[in-house]
Amino acid sequence: MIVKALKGFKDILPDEANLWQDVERVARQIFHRFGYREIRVPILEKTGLFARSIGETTDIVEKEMYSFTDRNGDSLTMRPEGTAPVLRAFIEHNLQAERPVQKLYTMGPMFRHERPQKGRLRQFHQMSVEAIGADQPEIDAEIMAMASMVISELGLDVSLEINSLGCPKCRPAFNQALLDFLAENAGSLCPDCERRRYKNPLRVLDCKNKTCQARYVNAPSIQAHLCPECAAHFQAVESYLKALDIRYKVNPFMVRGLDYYTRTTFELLTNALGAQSAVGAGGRYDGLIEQLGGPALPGIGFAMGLERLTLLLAAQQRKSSQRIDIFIAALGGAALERGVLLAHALRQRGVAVVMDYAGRSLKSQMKQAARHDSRFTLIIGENELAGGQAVMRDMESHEQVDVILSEDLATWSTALAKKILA
RNA sequence: GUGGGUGUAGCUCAGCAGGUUAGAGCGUCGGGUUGUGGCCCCGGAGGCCGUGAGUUCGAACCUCACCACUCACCCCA
Repeated sequence: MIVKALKGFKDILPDEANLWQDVERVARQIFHRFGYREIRVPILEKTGLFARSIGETTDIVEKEMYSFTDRNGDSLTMRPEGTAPVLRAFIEHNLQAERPVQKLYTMGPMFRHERPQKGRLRQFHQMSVEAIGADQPEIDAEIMAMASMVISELGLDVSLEINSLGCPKCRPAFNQALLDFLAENAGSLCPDCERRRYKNPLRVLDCKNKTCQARYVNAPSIQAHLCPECAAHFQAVESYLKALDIRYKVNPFMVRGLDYYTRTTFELLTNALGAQSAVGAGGRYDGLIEQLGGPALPGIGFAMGLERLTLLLAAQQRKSSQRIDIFIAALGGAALERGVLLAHALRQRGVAVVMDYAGRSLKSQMKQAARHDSRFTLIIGENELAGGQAVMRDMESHEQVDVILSEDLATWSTALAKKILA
């Protein structure tokens, strides 16, 4: 083996890919129910897009981006998250002119140069959802309802935590209060918090260190500093969540890693993923579109991690396989040739057909049929073929019936396809 | 970027205090059934024992370095 996959980059093998398809299918259906439409955007963007949206001093921008200089000198970056490219596309194509509220989703790979661990990779995949143009609390509740619907229809159980980060009107006062509090407690904080104090004060509230946690019990609460508008908004979101019977917990210590969030933020959490707890997260970003040079429109969105979702499904032994309809087991040259024609005609009519061309024993072919989880096996033997017949075996009931191999291939295959696909 | 753990067959792992031809289960291929899968029985293929150096009469096993994977910190989906 000369070349192996890069660190943090993983192959998704067929068995696992089936599980991914299940997740994607369920998600797409639900997004559709809420009126979200797919948008597909590039993986590569100008570096400035992410620097401006995510925040210059975030870990992502400072040290985790896959950035490089293009041949013409532009600094390009493989997207570390999905919101910025979607908003860029929204602005670039004036999508606000098309309808008052744009509900979009996209899915695909994201890239962050981190040290890999359970549920964390350098190339990972997200389903990312954005609702642009609405600032009503109803849309906040709706988007959380949608996220939890995906989770519950996947048969998973995670908890929803919410918070409000305020707006440019009320956050500065809270920030100041927090800074003052941290200054008073300087010296008794853990080294990490000491560092966060300057870089991202909000983050200290999320510290896992026990002594810090004990100390922060008395820290100023963002909830207490919300301006009347933000407080009202948050209250409305809460009451809708209750009305929709969506269980949640307010976590005043919850902060998000990206700078652009305002007001409502939320996380879908589990404790079944090792150190990783979030399977999905998001929030409101009311100033972001304008900040990126677009119209002054509010927005809210969230992302779910495909690896984390499939990890949770796999943890509960969830399996998914792709079964075929018919395996054609041919015995002998003439049967093989006939089988090729039958298989093609059936496939043209929507039937999933597999056969083996190597002239293996019937036993071996039966095993292959079982491995493909085939519903039927059509056994074409030399004796039957001479009499214009074959044997159709139902792999579950073990019932076998003779079938006539009509010379009229089209009529024959149409009839059989109709029966199989019924 | 910082720590811990682990590297033996395609997969999961044994390998007793260093001793000759390195094992099991699963999978795979073939046979038992001139033409019938998931159970059973028999057999075959498949290993630079992560890489390199060292200690030793002798190393999968001990030492060191490197590499890879993995878990955790940090951060996040």
